[in-house]
Amino acid sequence: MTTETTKTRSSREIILDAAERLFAQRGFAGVSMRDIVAETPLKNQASLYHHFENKRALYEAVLSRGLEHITSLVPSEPTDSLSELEANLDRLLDYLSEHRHLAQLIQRAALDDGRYLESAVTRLLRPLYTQGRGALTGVEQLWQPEEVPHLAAGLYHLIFGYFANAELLRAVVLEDPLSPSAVERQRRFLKGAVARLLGISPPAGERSQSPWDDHQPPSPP
Amino acid sequence: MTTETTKTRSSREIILDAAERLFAQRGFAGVSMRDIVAETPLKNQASLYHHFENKRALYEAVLSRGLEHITSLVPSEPTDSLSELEANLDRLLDYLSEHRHLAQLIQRAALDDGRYLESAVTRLLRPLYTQGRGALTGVEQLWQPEEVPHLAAGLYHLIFGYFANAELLRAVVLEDPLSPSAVERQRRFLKGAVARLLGISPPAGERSQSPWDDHQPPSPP
Amino acid sequence: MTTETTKTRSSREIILDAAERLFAQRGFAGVSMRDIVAETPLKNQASLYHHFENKRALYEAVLSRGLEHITSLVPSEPTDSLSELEANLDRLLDYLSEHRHLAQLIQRAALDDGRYLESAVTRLLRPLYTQGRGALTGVEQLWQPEEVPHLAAGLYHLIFGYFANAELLRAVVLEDPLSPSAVERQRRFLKGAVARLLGISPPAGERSQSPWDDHQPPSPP
Amino acid sequence: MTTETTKTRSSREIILDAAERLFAQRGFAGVSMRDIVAETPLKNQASLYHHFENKRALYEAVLSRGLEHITSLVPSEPTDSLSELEANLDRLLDYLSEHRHLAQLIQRAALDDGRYLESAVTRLLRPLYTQGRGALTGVEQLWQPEEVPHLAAGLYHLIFGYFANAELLRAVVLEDPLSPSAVERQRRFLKGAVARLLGISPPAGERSQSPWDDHQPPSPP
DNA sequence: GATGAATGAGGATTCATTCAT
DNA sequence: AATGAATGAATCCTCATTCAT
Repeated sequence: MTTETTKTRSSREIILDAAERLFAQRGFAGVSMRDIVAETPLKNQASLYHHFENKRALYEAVLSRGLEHITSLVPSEPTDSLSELEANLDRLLDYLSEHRHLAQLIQRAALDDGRYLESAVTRLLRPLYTQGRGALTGVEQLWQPEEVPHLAAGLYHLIFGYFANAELLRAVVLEDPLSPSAVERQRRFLKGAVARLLGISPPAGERSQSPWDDHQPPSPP
Repeated sequence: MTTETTKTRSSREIILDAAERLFAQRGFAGVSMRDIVAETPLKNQASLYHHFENKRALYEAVLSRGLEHITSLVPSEPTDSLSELEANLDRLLDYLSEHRHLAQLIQRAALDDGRYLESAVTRLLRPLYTQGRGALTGVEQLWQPEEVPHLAAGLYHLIFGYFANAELLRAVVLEDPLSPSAVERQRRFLKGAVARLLGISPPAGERSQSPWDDHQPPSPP
Repeated sequence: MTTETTKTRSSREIILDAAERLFAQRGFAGVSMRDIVAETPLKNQASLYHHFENKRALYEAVLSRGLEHITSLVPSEPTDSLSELEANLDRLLDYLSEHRHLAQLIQRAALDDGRYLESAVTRLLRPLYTQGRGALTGVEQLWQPEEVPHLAAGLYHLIFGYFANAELLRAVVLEDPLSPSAVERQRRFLKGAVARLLGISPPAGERSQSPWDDHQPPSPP
Repeated sequence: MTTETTKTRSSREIILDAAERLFAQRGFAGVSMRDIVAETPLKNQASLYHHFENKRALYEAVLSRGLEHITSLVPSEPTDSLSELEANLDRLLDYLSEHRHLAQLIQRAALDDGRYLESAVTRLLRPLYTQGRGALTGVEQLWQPEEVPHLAAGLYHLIFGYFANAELLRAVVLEDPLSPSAVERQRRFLKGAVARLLGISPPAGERSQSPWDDHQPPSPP
């Protein structure tokens, strides 16, 4: 009789955890059911099929669990105050740096869309997009109305791209982009960039001592 | 000895073409040698091994052929004039919208790095990054020095993300992001965004009649 | 403690019913325990093992239940009067057309004999054969003694083949061989054929208005 | 450069031979691809897939090869002379006793029809039925027209049932039904039975010295 | 009795690769 | 340069069965 909040995760959750990590690292086609079981106390691939009908169902379960939280972090109302915008960004970055492979997982799913996923990613990402669009209502004086979707996509790529491509950045820039200090730098950069793109850029000279510098990143798990 | 401009493509090139398309759409692990042969006049998988030692060698050949041109399009010198910057962007966008799966291919390679690729992407993308960094020499009055790599990465994501995630955008926004008009809008958005991020933003009111509106997109093949 | 006549069938009987149908349709190897559970109110394959030790035991239970009644319908004494012969045939045909998959089940068991079944079918069918032989005592003036076993086998194939191959006949002749009228025709044909083979053939001209035409087929359940 | 008529059978034929034997003995569901390879000089199941697209395609190839010859042995014209009828029966029995598992194979296919086979058996057996019907044109003075299909089916069961159920008969009657002498007895019985059913029965007293007794069975392979 | 979970063995099929022609 | 055939290893998934609850 262990409660769900204890350390005892159900088999289903253990599988989802392992699968999330692997799918994020290698993609749907790059992960075998055997690989997943191997990262699990289970002894046999057959056991997986007790919890998920097939590989794809498992993948989609991983995906929706991962996107669920993300969706709740994206504001659906327009953000006009600088501080509110920054708070939103902070929450998103905290989450993404805590769940390292999530951005990769989403990026892979996006690339695979129409192949394995058809509906899944679309169904899950569309609300996220809708919310994001809602948050951009006030920008029409800066961008033409028909450019706003491009702006939304651009913000998405700015924010998620950093985490999705962390591996690549590490290899190219030769520094760990997920180290606390690197994430903190990215946070500062992102706030500046978003503010500029939304037309609420702070005075340049104050950037380094601005209040968001003292944001406390969550302790890594 | 057929030149590149001849209509007669060599077997090697035909294979590379098919493989590029497939790898971009499904990723390394998602494509089988059989799939590739099937998109080719060749009748047998064995024939592939006449031209490429193995699957991975074929993949890397696809990758380096694709990245070759891209690298030559990225400026290695700092760009301070607005018009020069725009010319650079124009060339890049032209190329990416003409070679639709290239951005996907690169994004997939980036995600797979350290798995199948180890050296390949890194080796190929590092010069691209170095060049990009070089072009950003003048921005230190706008961004802290240690933020410049983040800016470089951000620009990369802004530019490539749109094409890499075209499938996703189509599914979410319900319009073809690769249609000539959409690409033109993205071009305008991108110029504005880049200018803003690099601190050479044009007066907002003039954007719609600014000179880059009359840019002629290349005729599709 | 439910009697056989109660509407409430025990779990064991429900399982046997489902298994009989499935084994008849697909054969022993073509049916999985999962398939059987799926045709049952039970929710889990484990439940099957409460009633039957294993798949084979279940199969044999199905088989002996099915053959039990058949055995009781085959006369063990020689039949010389035409009317008695016809009554025997009528009873057998009634039963076989009421229990549609029984003949298939037996035919499959016969083919599988020596494979999964070794003893089962043999043990169950041998008495049936012995009884049948007994009923053929008088035919030695028509057939050589050593031909009588062939005659017994032939009668068996004539009678059971029609029902065992009903699916095939439907596909080939394009009419339902189990429809009441088709069964009635088969009944007439069979009586004629058996009578001819046993040397008690009725005068040809009278066949259509002979007494067995008014036989009432049992109402379907 | 071996000709097709030499002992060197092609891989495809070797596979077909092994598969025919196994499918006849155990049925489609009871045979695994591994079983088939094991009866073959091939070392790997993968090799099977070079010659047949999948298990079912292999099964259907076995089936059509087997039914091809049979079809050519069934007369399509009405047979009125006794000797012609007997010649037909002789040819059919010779073939069936030479190709022992063929009747089993067909019987199994008939039972499975509508399951794995849908079209296959039907497509292959329908012409056989049509031919058989054609051979029965003259019997309308003995049987009602609507009984003729039943007669056709009955003859089929009489002839094929003996070989299809040889295993069962052996177990029940305790003698090998495929021994030359047993086949000879069955031949005699069958001629008598068919003649009786078609109304061309020979005088009873002469049966044992009638000309068909000196038929020479083919030497077993 | 019933059931959810687990599991070793085996199911069909595909993989990348090799080799003789 | 091309291809048909072959193959060991791996793919996803299903099998019959067991056990704790």
